[in-house]
Amino acid sequence: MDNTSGLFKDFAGLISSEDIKMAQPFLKTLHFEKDDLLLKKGEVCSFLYYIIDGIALYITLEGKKEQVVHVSFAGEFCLALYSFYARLPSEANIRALTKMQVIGLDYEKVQHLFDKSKNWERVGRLFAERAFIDALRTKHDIQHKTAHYRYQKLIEQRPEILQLLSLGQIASILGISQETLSRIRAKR
Amino acid sequence: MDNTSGLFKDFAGLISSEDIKMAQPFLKTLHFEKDDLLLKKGEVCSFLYYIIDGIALYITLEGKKEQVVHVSFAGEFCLALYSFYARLPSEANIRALTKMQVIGLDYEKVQHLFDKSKNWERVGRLFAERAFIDALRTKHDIQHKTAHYRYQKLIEQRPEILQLLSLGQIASILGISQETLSRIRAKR
DNA sequence: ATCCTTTTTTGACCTAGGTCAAAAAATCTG
DNA sequence: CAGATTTTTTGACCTAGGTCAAAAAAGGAT
Repeated sequence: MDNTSGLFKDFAGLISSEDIKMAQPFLKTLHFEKDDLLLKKGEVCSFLYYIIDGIALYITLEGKKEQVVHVSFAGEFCLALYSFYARLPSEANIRALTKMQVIGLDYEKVQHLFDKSKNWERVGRLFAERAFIDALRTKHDIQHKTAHYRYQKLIEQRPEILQLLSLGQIASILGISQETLSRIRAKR
Repeated sequence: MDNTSGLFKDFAGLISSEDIKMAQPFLKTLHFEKDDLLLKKGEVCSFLYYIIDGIALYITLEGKKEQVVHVSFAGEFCLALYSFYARLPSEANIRALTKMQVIGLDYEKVQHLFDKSKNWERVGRLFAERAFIDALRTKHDIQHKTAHYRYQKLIEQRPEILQLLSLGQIASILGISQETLSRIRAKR
């Protein structure tokens, strides 16, 4: 499972030039084309990407249907957190929605940075805390708010998503069917 | 919001006797009686409790109805994570379900430990990571599994809860109404 | 035991949102 | 532009689970 809403840009202040220097030799710049898979379902996620440019979708299969669980934008991290930490096969694909440029860092290197640098460890903590808070909020909304409300909230908070994803993809982010979203849209 | 499923006991190996020594002067042992409020809705959560003995409920009000969002047992942390980190008023009460004994540590001291000790920082990271993974899994089940399935899973994974909470409280953990839970129980 | 209070169950009914299939729009391709 | 393909909308119908209210059970007290 994934949810990489904690943004790296927010953590920039915590990282010294020394921390950057320490990480530098590990960083690899990578490119992906639209529809490339950054991670295949069943594989253990052994990298963490920081998105320089482009958009990634975290996609699961529920029955026959693809569900977009999360969208990651430039300035955000992109990884299958559960798989990454538990070292277990990912239940989702991560797929490029657009051409992408990312900085990749693999599992061992991340652990190395955590071991050697208190600041990186802290970034890791803050990232996880934010992701957690975000996941709880989403869970709460799904349980206690209507689909209509969630759609309005998405419009306000992540309007980019409306432009970029298909109806079905947006619906799955809201946790509803495509038809229901179409009906919500129909009425004003 | 809260979800303190990451257990401290799991982190014990990470903490040296020196870390313990560092924390010692900050720790306060506290006692609560059944139904005491450890945190009131509207207050900023400025402590973290580690539960030595007893059980705490994290409770929100949806309309008129109390919803149990999370249950914390002995060996687990207990705090309103969102309020604690964001320094914003909690949307929930935390209430003692039983007589409790806890070790309390307040916000500034926690930050102090994070600042001074890499190991404590790491415990904080792992705690948040686990809580996040857990929250995502719960969210997934609410979205894609039936109430019946979630009930079976609760029986398997947290049977204590069945013994300790009322029907309505269990129902709210499962994200369903009390009547629905009663009906699920009725059939086998 | 008996009365009182709380909790759980049952019944009748309702609704948000799902499913399936077809129509309509939009997009692509030569 | 015509035709083919994909995406979105609409319609008809269904279902899991909600709500409200009353009945039944289970727990206290005295």
